[in-house]
Amino acid sequence: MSISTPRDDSVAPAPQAAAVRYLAEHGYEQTTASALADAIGMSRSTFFRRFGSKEDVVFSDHDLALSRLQHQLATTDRSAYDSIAIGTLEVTHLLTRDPDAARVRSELLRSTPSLRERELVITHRYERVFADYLRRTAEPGTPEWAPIALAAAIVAVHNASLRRWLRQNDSRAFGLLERELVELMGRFAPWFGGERSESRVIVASFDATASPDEVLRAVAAHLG
Amino acid sequence: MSISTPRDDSVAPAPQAAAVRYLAEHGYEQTTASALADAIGMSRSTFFRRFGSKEDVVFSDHDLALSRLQHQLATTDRSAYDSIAIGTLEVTHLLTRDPDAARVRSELLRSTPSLRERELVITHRYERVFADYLRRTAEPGTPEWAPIALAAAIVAVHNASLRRWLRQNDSRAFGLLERELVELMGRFAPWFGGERSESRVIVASFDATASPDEVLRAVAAHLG
DNA sequence: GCGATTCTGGTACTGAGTCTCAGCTTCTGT
DNA sequence: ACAGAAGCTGAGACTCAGTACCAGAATCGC
Repeated sequence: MSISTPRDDSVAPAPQAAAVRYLAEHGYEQTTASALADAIGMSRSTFFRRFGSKEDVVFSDHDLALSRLQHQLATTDRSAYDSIAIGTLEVTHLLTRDPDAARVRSELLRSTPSLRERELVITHRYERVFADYLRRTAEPGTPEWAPIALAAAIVAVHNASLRRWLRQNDSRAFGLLERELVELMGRFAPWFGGERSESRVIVASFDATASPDEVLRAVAAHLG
Repeated sequence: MSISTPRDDSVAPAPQAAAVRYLAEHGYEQTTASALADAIGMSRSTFFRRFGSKEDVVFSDHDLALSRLQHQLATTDRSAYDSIAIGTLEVTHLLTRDPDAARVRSELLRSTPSLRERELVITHRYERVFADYLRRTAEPGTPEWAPIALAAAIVAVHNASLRRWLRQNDSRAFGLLERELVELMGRFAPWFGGERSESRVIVASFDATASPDEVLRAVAAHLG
């Protein structure tokens, strides 16, 4: 420790990111809280005060993402379709803003079962936020289970997309995610807006001499 | 301790159930592992050997339910609709076999946030089992995200149903659950079997003098 | 410059979970 | 019936996460 800390030339790295990196390199279970605190330049006491626990330091990003999402859904006046898509993509963006850090964290999760379990708990908060939003904005007559089911499905698809992105760093993954979400929500139309082509109506007129076969063929052609 | 344990007149209660009961009465956080082990008549060492942890003792039922479900889905030759419905209902049945115990455990969960978080982890195993099954049995051409989304939705609906049953001990809840599941899966038809009435076809024949209004009314009547 | 507040580091403590050892029961072969 | 093997149990020591408390340093407001 230098006296009076003259000036850090290197910008102090976010201690959270440094912690994740250290854990990924040395192994989560193998690293004691003291060692981790030392590694990122603070005392054990301060570490727990700041991050709460060894697990939480890995997921502190989600706090921000979640509150952004919550705020965005509370104040938007767009359709449920757009709000969900935009909110989801913004969260994804935030979590992959630094691709390098995202990859390190993913590696850490991959090698640590207990952290993957913790991740489930975290992502479930998103599920609740979505379910609340969907319940609020659902059409009258929407059954009680629909927002719950759709919210769970949205989060699951989102997670699958994130994992896909981590496997193959393909920026098209986000466009794909958006299409998947739209198609998913379409399955639950018309409860949350969106047109569901539940009943297509074909009105065909034939003269009275048309044979049943002719009618059938004409209708079949329309159905593709 | 009596010498040579002459004979238990009362059938020894399942230590797991006794543990849950004790925890519910005395508070989860307030109960140390030693006290709990004492309460159910074993040493601290044996307690950890048998149950693994204080948390797991609460959820040990799920191990059985999960393996039953897995086996059932692996060997069934029914439609996905029926298999999912039957499997889900069997799990529900197993978990509510002893309504009294189910209620005690629910009360324990209600008053213990950390256990609710643990529950999320447990139920996620069901999600994986369902997703695997759905992926295996999906029609060719089903998008990758569909089994994931549907599995998440199924588990979410199932959980909501279980909570509903706990709130108001209404045995009709199970019939309701079954209808909800069928309707949910119908939303994902035709990927996992089941007919989706995506296009209803109405063929109406009118004589050539019919006015457009007459045609419209007749068709509208059919659409209800 | 100076109290008040906040932040930090150090130490002691509780309690979960692991490990090892010694004794006891149960099973097995003879 | 007996000896030995294998498994189960209880006891104690140990590691480590997380909490509580206290004393000193830094920072803020004036």
